[in-house]
Amino acid sequence: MSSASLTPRKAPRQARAVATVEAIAQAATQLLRENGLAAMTTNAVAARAGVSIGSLYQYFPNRDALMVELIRREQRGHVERVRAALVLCEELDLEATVRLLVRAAMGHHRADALLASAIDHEEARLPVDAIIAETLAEGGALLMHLFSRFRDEIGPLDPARAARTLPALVRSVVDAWANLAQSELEVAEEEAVQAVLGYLCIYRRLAA
Amino acid sequence: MSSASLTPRKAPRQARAVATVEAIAQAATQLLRENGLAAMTTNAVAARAGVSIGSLYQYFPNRDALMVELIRREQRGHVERVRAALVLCEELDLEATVRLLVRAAMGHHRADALLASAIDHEEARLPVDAIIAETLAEGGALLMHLFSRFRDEIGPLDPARAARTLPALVRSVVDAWANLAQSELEVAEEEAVQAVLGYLCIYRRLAA
Amino acid sequence: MSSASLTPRKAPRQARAVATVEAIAQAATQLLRENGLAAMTTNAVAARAGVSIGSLYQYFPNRDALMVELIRREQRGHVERVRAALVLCEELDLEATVRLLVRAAMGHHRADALLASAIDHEEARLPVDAIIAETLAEGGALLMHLFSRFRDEIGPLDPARAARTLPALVRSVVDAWANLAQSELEVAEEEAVQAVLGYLCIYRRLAA
Amino acid sequence: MSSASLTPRKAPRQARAVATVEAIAQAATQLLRENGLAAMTTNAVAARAGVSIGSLYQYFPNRDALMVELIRREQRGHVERVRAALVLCEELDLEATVRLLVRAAMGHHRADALLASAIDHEEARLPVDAIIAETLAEGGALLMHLFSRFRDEIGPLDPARAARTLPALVRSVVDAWANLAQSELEVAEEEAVQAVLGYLCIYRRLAA
DNA sequence: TATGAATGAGTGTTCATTCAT
DNA sequence: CATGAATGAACACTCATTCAT
Repeated sequence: MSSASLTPRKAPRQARAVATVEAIAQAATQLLRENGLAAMTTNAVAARAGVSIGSLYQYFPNRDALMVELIRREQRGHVERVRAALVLCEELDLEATVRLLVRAAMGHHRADALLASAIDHEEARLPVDAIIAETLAEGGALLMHLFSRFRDEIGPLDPARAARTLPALVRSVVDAWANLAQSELEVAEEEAVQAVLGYLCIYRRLAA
Repeated sequence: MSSASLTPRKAPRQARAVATVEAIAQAATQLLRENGLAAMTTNAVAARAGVSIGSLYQYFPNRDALMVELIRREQRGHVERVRAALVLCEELDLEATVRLLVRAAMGHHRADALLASAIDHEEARLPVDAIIAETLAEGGALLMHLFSRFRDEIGPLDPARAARTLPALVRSVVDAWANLAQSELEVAEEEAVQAVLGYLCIYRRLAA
Repeated sequence: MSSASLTPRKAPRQARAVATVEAIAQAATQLLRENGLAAMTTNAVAARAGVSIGSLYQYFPNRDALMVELIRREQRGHVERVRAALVLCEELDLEATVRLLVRAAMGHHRADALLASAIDHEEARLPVDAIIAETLAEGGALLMHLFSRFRDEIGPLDPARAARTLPALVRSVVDAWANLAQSELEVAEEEAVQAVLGYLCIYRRLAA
Repeated sequence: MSSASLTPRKAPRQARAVATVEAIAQAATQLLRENGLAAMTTNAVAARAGVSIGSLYQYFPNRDALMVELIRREQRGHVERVRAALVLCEELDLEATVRLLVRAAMGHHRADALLASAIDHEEARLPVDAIIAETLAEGGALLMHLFSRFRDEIGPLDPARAARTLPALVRSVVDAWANLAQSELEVAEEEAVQAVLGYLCIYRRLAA
């Protein structure tokens, strides 16, 4: 439909340029979080970032290209957060590990419902399959490593499938229980953990 | 923020007025499905519905009010679809029942990723808590009735929790596998069924 | 410019029709008083009057025709108010008479700044010269009668001129001191009386 | 009611920006003068000014803000015109001075009835008390200086009152006689001069 | 006659994008 | 390279007016 490129117009070479791109991405994320898609106008982003609108267009050929960059960063953030969590739980058992991963996801999504659903909608609209595929590949690798530790407890799983299903599962449960009072967050965590453990079929093996 | 009402401006009294409101809602849904939030402009909706823009504003005081009506219809649709499916599977066992419910959800969501995420984002932005609460209550009642049939096979569940968690769970898995080739739809169905059955702890009882 | 007639579409013959026209004029005046020109939409007038928009257009061919009717009523009201006041002050001396007339004008204009300026602006825009000429003629006759009572105290005046100048003079002073606290209304009255008496040259004769 | 700011959105920094703002204000005044409030649409203003509608909104956050700017200019214009006239009549006697001031006001108002009543109506609707107060203060100072020259001829006056009453008085008389044929303009001038001199009580002193 | 659903040109306003400086 | 003034298509929404019922 639109023939305009969605890739950044040029890679920032100088340090100052890197900082500019960083400021733009940060500003866009803030605006998205605070007031949703409608608030992320290119002029507002430039103003919040402290750069001129002209500069923004130096680095991003159009609004969608900026959006794609945000999606890229969000995806990378997901992977890194999981990678970090996995380091922390190398000694833990399966349930504790799952609980820790769920808690990490919750900490990120709670009160960010607007940002999350905004990015979701733009993911559905923009051609970002390649970016998501990359995330899935990296996530799959991480999960494969994790599953190998618990291969005796969980059912027979296809890591490629699980890498796609599990994050969605966690996110949806967290979202569904999102804007709750602090006192009920434990319920959300419990539900998510139960869903994940259930999906992992830990009881099926026991039953066999 | 905005003090404008989000309730319909007036109820259609004459028959042709009912048809007008219906056409508007249909047109809005179509546009959302085809090109996302940005395509659902009030003028485009009126044009697609074959009515004048003035007529749209006779019944909806603003764009958000129309959006709220779409959310209301979507929620009601979810409930009715589940209610219908439950009638069809009164004789089936648990796994078959779950599979049928999942299939119903898939039929609706496949290729509707844009519509779904659009409505999601607007739900996060608009004050529709009351509408969602009503859906949860009705859905909870339906599930409670369903669970009673399988009380010997599933783990101990809080129906109020399950009414919130289960639909989110199905939807997210379906969404995550949404824009796939026909050949892989079976995978999506398999994943969703496994997630639901896992959440329902059917294997835990076997293990006991 | 616009060739549409500004005269009422038809004289109301039945009693019910008279009541309808009356209700419409009342409603329009209320809306003008409350929120100015922008609030006097034909639909709002019909709703406030409790008649359908179709009925409004039965009696007034367009919005300007309604506006002209309001101007006509306002002008007639001015004349009648002066006529009534003159009856009350047949025994009073000049200054007391002027004060009474000023007070009548003030009672009418205070807190009606929006209505007054709205009608003013429409008078400037619409072809209502004939209506205003009629008012001036009637007002001139009244003043001539009044002046004859005080012919020994006031300077040589052309009643035709005075009929145009004096009302404007009173109104402007009242307007200029309009939205004042109750405590300062006396000041406004004093200023208006002084202006009128000054214009009437009562001191010139004394000086002669 | 409306919380939107009525102050200019940003001060023009570059020279061409100053020209843009000036062109917008000029165009708005022209349209008001020619066809009244209804003609002063933002799009018409931009077109007449020869700038894009976007440029108008760079400098004025909304239509009312532009209107406020026009009121500000009108008020400032009144003051400056009086100030200029006062310089010209430093040698003249009281009646000649008044006549000159009245003539200045007439030159401005004649054939501008639409502009004047439009601004009047908007002054009644918009929160411009501060602007008007400033005008009154400056005008009062000018009058005080003028009165001191004629303190022996005029009655005892409160300059603060006179600063409010006198301009209103002149304006209303001029307005009342506004759309007259050239031949009758002398009448209007005569009436206004008589009203002002009368208000100033010049004959009262003679009578004492 | 009275009704009110329907109309659509026209309003105020926004915002992605360009380009002269 | 950076700036920010300028652009104008497109948006949400209004309202005088018509006309089938």
